[in-house]
Amino acid sequence: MKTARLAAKWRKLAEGRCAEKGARLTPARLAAYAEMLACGRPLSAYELIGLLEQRQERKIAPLTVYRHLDFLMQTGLVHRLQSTQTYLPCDHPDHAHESQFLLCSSCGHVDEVESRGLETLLSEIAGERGFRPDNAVVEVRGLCGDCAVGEQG
Amino acid sequence: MKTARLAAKWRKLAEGRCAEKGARLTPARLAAYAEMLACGRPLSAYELIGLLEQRQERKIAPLTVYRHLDFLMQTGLVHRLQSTQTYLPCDHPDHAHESQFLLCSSCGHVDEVESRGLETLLSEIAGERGFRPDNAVVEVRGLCGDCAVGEQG
DNA sequence: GTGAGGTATGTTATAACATATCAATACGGA
DNA sequence: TCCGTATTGATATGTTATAACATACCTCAC
Repeated sequence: MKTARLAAKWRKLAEGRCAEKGARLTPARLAAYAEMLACGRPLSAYELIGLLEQRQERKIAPLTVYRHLDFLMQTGLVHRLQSTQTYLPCDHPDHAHESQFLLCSSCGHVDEVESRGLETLLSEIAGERGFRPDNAVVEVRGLCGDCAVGEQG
Repeated sequence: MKTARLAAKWRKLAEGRCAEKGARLTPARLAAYAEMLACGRPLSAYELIGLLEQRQERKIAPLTVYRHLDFLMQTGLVHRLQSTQTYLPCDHPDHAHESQFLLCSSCGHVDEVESRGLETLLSEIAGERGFRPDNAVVEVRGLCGDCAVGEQG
């Protein structure tokens, strides 16, 4: 299978994460992951299908890619952005974690953040209302540093 | 037009919000809003279409309802839950605000929260990274107080 | 090495969510 | 009343995600 180049470091990390869980990082899964890393921005599932079809010169069914994405999310290698229905590789695949995201409206860049303080505050807010939190979606839209420069305000 | 009953209080609030912005709360928009309030849980756009069609005994095109939803969101009467692609009436339509949401995985209940502290912390986190936030999606999934009772843990 | 059982993939179809385009109609101010 | 704009309607299509079922492949016990 023709696959995007994937730096050895990332491959090792990915294999490590899968091994931990007894999950198999098959060529097809690896190909999807490599394509996402190579792309460098969040991709919709169908954009990913397009890229993979181009790379491999064959048709790929949506369900196939959705299964790969599910797998990669379960192993913690990929995140889903709920507010844009797109997927992007985790920035810190060396450990399990909850993430928060800063999405630039202008250039599309996404910054992945891990703030324990925020998670704590969310737990407190939930706790006050008798709510037992499981996981939190936190996605902030705005302008990244580069794009904010030169803007008014 | 046959419309779900809408308590006078809510209607007044809705009319007030629209008047502020010079926006017209037409019968069709009011009908959509009333249906959402009557329902008492988040609705998908197509569920809302179904309810309105049943109530009014005629076909309604998706686009029509999406336009109503857009209008109601712009006037601050309705929120969209990004993680479930559903819509629900604002709990505090008397003033403009950002909201955070606690979504119960078990019963589907949604609690709308306004935490200035959380917004401040998010701003700080963004600011540290040179990011200028515009708006934030915060949706916490877990168990509400009622559903947590009797669960293990 | 071979067969059973589980995991992964392929194929086709369809469900669910959302928008484009253009025509018709309603509303409010001059 | 007439005009311009906002709103609604009708039809088609685009985008995102899953269902249902068949096949391939891998592993391990025998």
